[in-house]
Amino acid sequence: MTNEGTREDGRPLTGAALTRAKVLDAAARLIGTVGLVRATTKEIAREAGCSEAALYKHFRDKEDIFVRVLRERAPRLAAAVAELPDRAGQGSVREHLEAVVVIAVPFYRQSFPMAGGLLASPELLAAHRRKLDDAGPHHVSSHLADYLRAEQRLGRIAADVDPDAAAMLLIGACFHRAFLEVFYAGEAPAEALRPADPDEFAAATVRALVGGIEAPEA
Amino acid sequence: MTNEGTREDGRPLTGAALTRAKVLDAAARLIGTVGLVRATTKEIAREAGCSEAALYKHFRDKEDIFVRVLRERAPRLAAAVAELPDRAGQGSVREHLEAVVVIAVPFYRQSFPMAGGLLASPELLAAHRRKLDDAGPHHVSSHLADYLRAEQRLGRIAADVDPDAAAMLLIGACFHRAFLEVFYAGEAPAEALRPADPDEFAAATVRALVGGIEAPEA
DNA sequence: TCGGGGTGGGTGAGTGCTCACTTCCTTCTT
DNA sequence: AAGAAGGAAGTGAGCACTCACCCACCCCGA
Repeated sequence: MTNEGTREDGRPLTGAALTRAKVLDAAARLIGTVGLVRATTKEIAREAGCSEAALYKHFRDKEDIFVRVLRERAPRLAAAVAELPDRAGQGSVREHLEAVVVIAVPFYRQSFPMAGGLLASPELLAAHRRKLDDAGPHHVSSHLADYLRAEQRLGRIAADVDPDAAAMLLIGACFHRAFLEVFYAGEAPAEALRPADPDEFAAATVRALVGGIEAPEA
Repeated sequence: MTNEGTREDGRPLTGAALTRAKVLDAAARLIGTVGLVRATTKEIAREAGCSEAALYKHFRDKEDIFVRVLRERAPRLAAAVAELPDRAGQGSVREHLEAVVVIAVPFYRQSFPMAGGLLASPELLAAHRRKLDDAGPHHVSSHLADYLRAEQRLGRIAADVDPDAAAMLLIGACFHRAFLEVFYAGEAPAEALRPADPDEFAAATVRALVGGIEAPEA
């Protein structure tokens, strides 16, 4: 996740780019540990090893820092799901859905502390929403629904299912699972996160979605 | 939701009990409109028609106010779901599940702004978690899983489904739906909340869960 | 080869503001 | 009369953000 000090190609960052990266890493780290409300400009500067004033050489304001963290440090869930429709017909449906779960849960887990801050403040929320353009949170389930529709055309899933509803079930489960993981932050009662293993959770969730719960006709 | 000015039995509140109720109603209203971060002591007092100082005659601190709001003003989702296992075998499974969706979505919608504030601050979260005892958020899906297990014993749902996973799918969908409603706060693109009608959403979601998505064997 | 001005990245020390909460006094109610 | 309920006017702390200034480095004419 952190790429402090090195570029994608491995060359070390220098000067401005380096401190910019340090600030983003520091902010991301603080949000994950002490939370958004304690991620103050003073703390970010301390963690990044620079002065508060330096933050403002690289970012317009504090909100700008958080927006960049979200955009440049978050796993690209929406992009990953958007690619799925092209893969319809290849591999197995279960496989693809499990892959979605495995990516989605950590993504939401990381996003919750920041999104939480937005939910507590409608004006911040509205400002952020405008900048999101076509990356809004509903695109995850709607891209997944597109994928399900594609598989449906290929006859690999039942013709009478509602792709939107099915997508909502799966994404919702990931979303809620991530919430529980954040909420119980390592102090979860054993029964709260079942199964505990991420891969098993993915498998069990997809199995339940695929199979449905209806009793077989007698 | 608001019970400003009257008791459950209809007798008017007076004196201390009245202002106490006014404060709770004011806080709940503000959280829903301007959000948690703008729900300051000053604003709560203004909205309640009293002074800031008066707040502290009735509540230990600001957090105490929010805890009371959560406890005394929120729909009792956990309680409603906990009663479900006793109804196993009566009515139809679909009916019960749709009822859960219809209660759960508004409950989560109302809780998000407050929960959001908690997610942004691990220490507040930990404090709140301790006070929750046996009302933690995972109890909703685990009670629902208990209900599904009961129906399973009665043969009204398939024997091979994982009740925990199925419960997580349904509750997760409600949770995510509520999040989207809060996130888009009336400015949702049409495709974000589909179907728009709550009852149709409940029906579609339950149908998808019950039926599964597997293609019938050729 | 040198000097010097421009520039980008950096800082220490504030600024004004808002917040939760308190003090102290007055006014009701019984 | 006395205690509970309420209010005006603070208080100190913490916040995002700014200001005036510094210094290392680079380019460039002489």
